[in-house]
Amino acid sequence: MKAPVTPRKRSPATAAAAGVVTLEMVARHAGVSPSTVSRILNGTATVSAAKQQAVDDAIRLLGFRPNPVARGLAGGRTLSVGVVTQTISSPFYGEALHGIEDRLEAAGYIPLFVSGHWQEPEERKALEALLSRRVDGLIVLAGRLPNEALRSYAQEVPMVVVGRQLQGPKLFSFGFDNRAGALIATRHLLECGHTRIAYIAGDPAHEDALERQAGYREALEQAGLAFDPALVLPGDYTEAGGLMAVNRLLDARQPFTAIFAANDQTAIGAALGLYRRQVRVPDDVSLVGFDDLAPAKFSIPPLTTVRQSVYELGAEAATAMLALLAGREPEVKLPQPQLVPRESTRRLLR
Amino acid sequence: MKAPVTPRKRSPATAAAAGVVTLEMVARHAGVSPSTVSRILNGTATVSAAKQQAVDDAIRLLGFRPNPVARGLAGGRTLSVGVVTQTISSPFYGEALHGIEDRLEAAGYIPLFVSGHWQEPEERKALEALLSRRVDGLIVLAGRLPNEALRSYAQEVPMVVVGRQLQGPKLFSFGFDNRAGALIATRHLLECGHTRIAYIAGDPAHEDALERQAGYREALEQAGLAFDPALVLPGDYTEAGGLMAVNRLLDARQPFTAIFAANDQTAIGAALGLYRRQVRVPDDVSLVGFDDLAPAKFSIPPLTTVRQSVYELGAEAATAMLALLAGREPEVKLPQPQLVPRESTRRLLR
DNA sequence: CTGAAAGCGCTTACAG
DNA sequence: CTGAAAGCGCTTACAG
Repeated sequence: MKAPVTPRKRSPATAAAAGVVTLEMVARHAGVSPSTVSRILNGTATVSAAKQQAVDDAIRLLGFRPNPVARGLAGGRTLSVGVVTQTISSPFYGEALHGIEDRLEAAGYIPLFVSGHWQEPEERKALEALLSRRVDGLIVLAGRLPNEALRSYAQEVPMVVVGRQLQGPKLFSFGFDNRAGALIATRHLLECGHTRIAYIAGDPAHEDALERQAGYREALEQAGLAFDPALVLPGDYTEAGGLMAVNRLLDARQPFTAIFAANDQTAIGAALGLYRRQVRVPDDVSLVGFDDLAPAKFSIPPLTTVRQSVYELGAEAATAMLALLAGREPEVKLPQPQLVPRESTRRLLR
Repeated sequence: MKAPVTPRKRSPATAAAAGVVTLEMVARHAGVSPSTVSRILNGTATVSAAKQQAVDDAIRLLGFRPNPVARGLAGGRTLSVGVVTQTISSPFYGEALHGIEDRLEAAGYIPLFVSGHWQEPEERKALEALLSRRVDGLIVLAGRLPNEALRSYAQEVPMVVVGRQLQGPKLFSFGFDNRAGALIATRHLLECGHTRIAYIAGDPAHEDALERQAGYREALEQAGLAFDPALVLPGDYTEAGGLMAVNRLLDARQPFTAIFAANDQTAIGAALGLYRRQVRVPDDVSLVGFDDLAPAKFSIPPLTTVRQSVYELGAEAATAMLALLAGREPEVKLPQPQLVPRESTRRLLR
């Protein structure tokens, strides 16, 4: 025979102790069962107007905020989505995260940002950490993890991948039309009369870097110009890379009148390199970037570039995630890349 | 008499169903009770070597990862700390967040970033959202919330505030020595022989903006120079603000040979303004910024500025939070601001 | 040193 | 339409 056990309240961490209002208190106050309150909260059932009212009042009166942690445990949802980014502090990712945050928050979800720093092991750790937090979904921005790895994670949780090509049941991917953007940039230079157009590449580990290069080449060939490997310099999407590439180009004594850089950061580094060697932009050489991030507008001279709304990219990724979560098919409509003519390019006079 | 109830397993969201390993499975596998596993996990009790071993093995074998959501509910901790930032996408905050993330992650905590966008209501919403997520602590980066509001939130949860002066039981605050930094910057200009030094201010809503201005003024006065309000232009910490300030300054026909801008972004905007008006940096005017964020190094010309390790700032904020969480007194040692001489300043020749 | 049991604040099949 | 009850995966007073 069991002795009757006196129930005990734990002192620490108890919601009531911390002055927090629980769903149970709301129920008592409204004279209904907790189940009913829960249903009203989740819109899970239609409830008589009277109870609806009573519960609404109680919620307002007590200032009840449902505890997402408990919801997560009980319902298997956490209303959080994990975001694997590469560096929070780069302007590119910063804007994307901003878009993700805005859109997710509007839907009551909270993003958990974790950086992978372009290291496969770190990305893996990040994903694991996020999964152990029981995120409802995962947004992956580029990165170095093999597609296979992503695909297998996608079996555990809905996933949207930005900047790669992946298909699957609860797996959605999309990205900018990098080829189109590069076409536009290169054509702009061609239309200005340039024919010796150098290209400073992005990090070849990124798909988008390859696509941009393909667009550059395509534009050249469409214009009947031979693709000249001597005019293609390696880069890594950083300013330092752009600077170094320009030095190399100048040292090689290859004639050129324009440079298309794989991203704005590269272009800005290139501009500094040119400045140091006394070559003037745009008088001596025209320069085009890619992305149109904040710094482009205030570089000297202001940089002609291709606008990609990175903010929109993030926002659309979040929207796609929300669709997946709701069991719908995501639809993404990203604005087409656009040329933003500023002062770093000009018509070739010679 | 109650009828015996057959227990039922819910199909969805059940850990076991999702192939997830639970603590209970570990316990069974190791032949001990769940309590013991929990204690081992938390280092809460000393356990016999044999059981310790058995549990360790089981954890490894099954690949057990404790569920933070359940831990949060049961133990009142979530191993997460909320971070209220202003804009994730600014270079300043981006670096700070990076520092926070690195340090927190190393301690097993995850940061939840929410932006306030410099709007008091949004900041309040952000804080509420974070609290309802039961974060273990709160890091607040600047913002517009009144000190009183912060202080009252600090009663619910440990808090560290960056860039303000606040004291309290579980409340710690610290920030850069902005006055010292501004002193250094201004002195550098003075040492170069400049006496007509303009100052483009930061957003006056920020304490640090005021401190920087005070440092500027102090340096002037220490040098026996009169503070001239005509040389102080309003700004807002953005490039656009810097550009506008320079235009105003030039239009006012106030003679000046140097500019100290309240932050790098302002300086970069100012540089563009000068470039547009054909005034050369540093030949005609010397220019100094503040912060030494990434763009400063590649601006044209590379910007002389004051180095503040924003990354360190974030990392130290996280460390302080960790101390608070462990019941220790935080100690913060931020590196002193340092002048980073580059190419935007030079000795006055005239 | 260790286990059984209650509890964290919700959600949701069951059973009216 | 609505309630009682079980369960989510842990932690932690209690009681040896």
